[in-house]
Order: sequence, then C-alpha cells, then structure tokens
Amino acid sequence: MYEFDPNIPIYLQIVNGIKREIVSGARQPGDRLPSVREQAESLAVNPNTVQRAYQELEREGVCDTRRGTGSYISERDGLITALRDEMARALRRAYAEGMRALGFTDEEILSALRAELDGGRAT
Amino acid sequence: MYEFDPNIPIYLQIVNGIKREIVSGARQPGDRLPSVREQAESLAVNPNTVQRAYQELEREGVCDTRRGTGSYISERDGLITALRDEMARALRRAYAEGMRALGFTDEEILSALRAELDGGRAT
Amino acid sequence: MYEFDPNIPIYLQIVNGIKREIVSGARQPGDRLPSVREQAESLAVNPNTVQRAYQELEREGVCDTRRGTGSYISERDGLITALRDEMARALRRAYAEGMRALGFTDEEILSALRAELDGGRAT
Amino acid sequence: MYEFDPNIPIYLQIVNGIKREIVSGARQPGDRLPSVREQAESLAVNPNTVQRAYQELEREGVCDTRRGTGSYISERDGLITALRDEMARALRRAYAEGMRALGFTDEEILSALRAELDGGRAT
DNA sequence: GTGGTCTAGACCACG
DNA sequence: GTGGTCTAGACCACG
Repeated sequence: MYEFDPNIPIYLQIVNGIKREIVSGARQPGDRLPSVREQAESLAVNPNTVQRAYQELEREGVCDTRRGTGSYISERDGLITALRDEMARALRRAYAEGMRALGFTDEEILSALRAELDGGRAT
Repeated sequence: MYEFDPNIPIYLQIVNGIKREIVSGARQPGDRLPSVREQAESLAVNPNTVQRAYQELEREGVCDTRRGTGSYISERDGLITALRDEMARALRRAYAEGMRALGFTDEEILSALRAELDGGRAT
Repeated sequence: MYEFDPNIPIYLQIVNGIKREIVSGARQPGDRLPSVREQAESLAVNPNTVQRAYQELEREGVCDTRRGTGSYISERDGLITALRDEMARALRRAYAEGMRALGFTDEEILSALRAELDGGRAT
Repeated sequence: MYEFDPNIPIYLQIVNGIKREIVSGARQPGDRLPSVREQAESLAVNPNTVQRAYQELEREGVCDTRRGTGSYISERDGLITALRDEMARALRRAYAEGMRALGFTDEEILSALRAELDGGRAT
C-alpha cells in the first residue's frame, strides 16, 4: 500500500506518482487512468482528493478528462520527454544544492552518491 | 529573502534551514538563535511559526530553550555529525530512489549529477 | 461543428439551438426533427442527451413526439412569435441589466452595441 | 438575498458577481474580500463553494490570497479596465450574436434595446 | 480567526 | 458507471 508523507498534500503526491508512472513507462500516452472512484479505493483516500489530483494533471496538460468517460494520458508530442527532464532536473538540483548548502564539496557529493548506488544494501 | 514552498509547512522549512546552518558551520553549538521575534521579522513570518520551529528543534535535541534567555544550539557530542549524516542521507536517497523510479540507470543517475555539478552556471 | 459551453447543461444548449432555428426559419412548424440518433451523431453527443433535449422541448410545447414516428415542431398558433419574443427579451435584458450592473450608462450601453454591430468584422 | 441560476455552477456565479462589484466600484483594488466563512454565510452556500470561487479569482489574477489573512482584490495596473472591457464585450456579443441568430436585423437589435432601456416599466 | 486540505457522501449531467 | 458540483464538517498551519 501507498504511504503518504503527511507534510505534503496528498493530491500532489498522487500527481507526482502518476507522472512517475508515465515517465517509467508503467502508463502510456492514451491510457485511461483508473476512474476517480477506483483510484480512491486503491489508494485508500477520498474520491475528492483523487479528483483534485486529476484536475491538476489536466491543468498541466498531462491528462485529458472527458466527462462520463474518464481521464486519459495526453498524447501530445514530447510529453514523456518533458516530464522526464523536468522531474529529473528537480531531483538532481535538490540533491546538488542541498548538499552544497550543507558544505559538501562536489567530489563528496559525487562519491556519496556512488556509495548509495552501489550499496543499496548499506541502507 | 527566503522563499517558502507553499506546499510544505513553513515551520518545517525553518527547522531544516537552521539544521543546514548548523551543519555548514554558519551556526555553532552554544550559539544563541535569534529571538522568536527577530527571526520572525527577518523571515517575514508570524512569531508563532518561528516558535513552533524552535519547539521542534528542541524536541529533536538540536536546541535548548531557556526561559527568558533564548534558544541555544545544543552542545551535545556528535550533534553536527549526526545532523550532517542524516540530512545528507535523506538528500542522497531522495535523488537515487527518485531517479530509479523514473527508470534511469545508475550510470545515468551519476552522469546527470556530474553535468549538474559542472554546469552550476548553466541553470 | 457545435461547440458546447462546459458550464451549461448540454441538453439545454441543444434546446436553445433548436428554438433559434425555429425562430430564424431554419426549421418550420410541422417539420420533423432529426431522429435522436442522427442528431446525436451530428452533434457528437450521447443519444440520451438529445433525448432529454427533445423531452424538454415537448414539455414546453415546442415539439410533439409521436412514438415510432419522431418529433415534430408544433403547429400551434403563435409558436414562432412567442419563442421569438421570449428569446429576444431574455437576450436584451441580459445585456441591459448586465451592463447596468457594471455601472454603464444607458447611452454607453447603446453606443457600445452600435460599435459592435457596425464592426462585426473587427472581432 | 442572492438567487443562483441552478444551471450554472454557483462558484462561477460568485466569481462573476465579485467581478461585477469590482467593475462597478462597489469593491476596490486592495480591498479585502469577506472571509470564506462570512461570504458563505451571507450567500447561504457552503464555505467550500466560496473557496472555489476565490481560487478561481486568484487563478485569473483578480485576487491575491494570503493564508491566515484573507483574499484581497489585486492592485495590478489596468485590472478594472481589463475586467470591464472583457465583461462588457461578452455581454454585447451575446446580445448581438444571439439576436442575429434569431434573424433580427441590426436595426431591430438596436431599437429593441432602446425600448428596453427606456421602458424599465414595460417589463 | 483565516485559509488549505481532506473526508464522507449526495445529486446531477452525461456516456 | 463516470466525472462535476455541492454540502457538511473535521483538522491543521498560520496570523
């Protein structure tokens, strides 16, 4: 089951989860998203919260909602690339800037990451 | 001036900012934090919000609050190291896991970071 | 193709469209309306929506529906005049009252309309 | 008391009502709107409906919402003029185009309006 | 006290 | 069955 961070609006966590699924290929352009009610049940949240997430996805041009039919992942050109770049860039900058703000050198920032990637074992 | 992310409680953003300052050496064990009012003014937030941040720092053992005197950064052993490790680890994992969830390979995760660190100039 | 305002029930927009066609003479008393299915196809809406529009037209005495035969524009006396007056009056009042509520003077309300009518070319 | 048209979302009717009040001068740039709760009570609608209206006003740049403080009418340049033009134009076009679609001539469209403006008495 | 988010659930237009 | 709107009301961060 999904775990939500209590300090971030759930609807935004749903938005980001769906974007991630699109980028990773788990969902594809043209695919229909689960109905508001299904999604709400599977995430154990209120339908209104899912609806708000879907509205946000529509506002950002990631999905199209057709009344009575459901929400569909947009088939516009470059959607996946745009999402991937935007999300990767945000992650990368959060890491780089966060580490620099802590006083780490670029070399330390890289080597810490290398260790993390190698040793998924070493939590 | 500070910019706060509207989607994360401000008091938590203040907590993290102070932790960062401790790790980077901008604030040192034994230092007195700005008074609630000063801090509130310089961050342009409500004093209650700062107070809540200071309470959280105290709860986590990062600061000690002495009535009528102010809040002081704890002088307990290993504070800085613990904070640094905890924060670096969180940043690192957010990046590594976030990128993997997007479907990037470890090699891509590393090389994207390298490019980011090199080209800090290029936004 | 028709564009529907998403903030007004589609069946009402269909009702008004047919009334307009009757007033303008595009449809005449005694004429058979397109079948529910034809109309639905040509408007790209669901047959149930068209049916609801036809029911509303019947309820208002604008059409008669005969099972297995179709819907026909009523031949009762004064239909066209009544529709025309009712619709023109609603349009006129919406304009006059709307403009007055915005603080325009009667003279401004008239002159703005004159400019609109003259410059239909200039959007 | 306000009457809402059941065929148009209430939150949009609230949005338009506030825009009208701004254009007519009943509300001025910098003014604080009633709180969500006050407004909800005075309009006899649910606070969520008012909140949605305020969010829409914010999205359109008509208001600024400051958490814990309230919503304020934007002081950006040209707001009133822009709103007035936009609303007047929409009203004008609805009338002109609606009448033309009914088959009225421009002269009839004008004279009907003149009669309406003169004779508030003749409903 | 104020707005932001969320839950719970109703009713409706539409497919 | 599906999304859109709305009500009723809770809880929280913030002022």
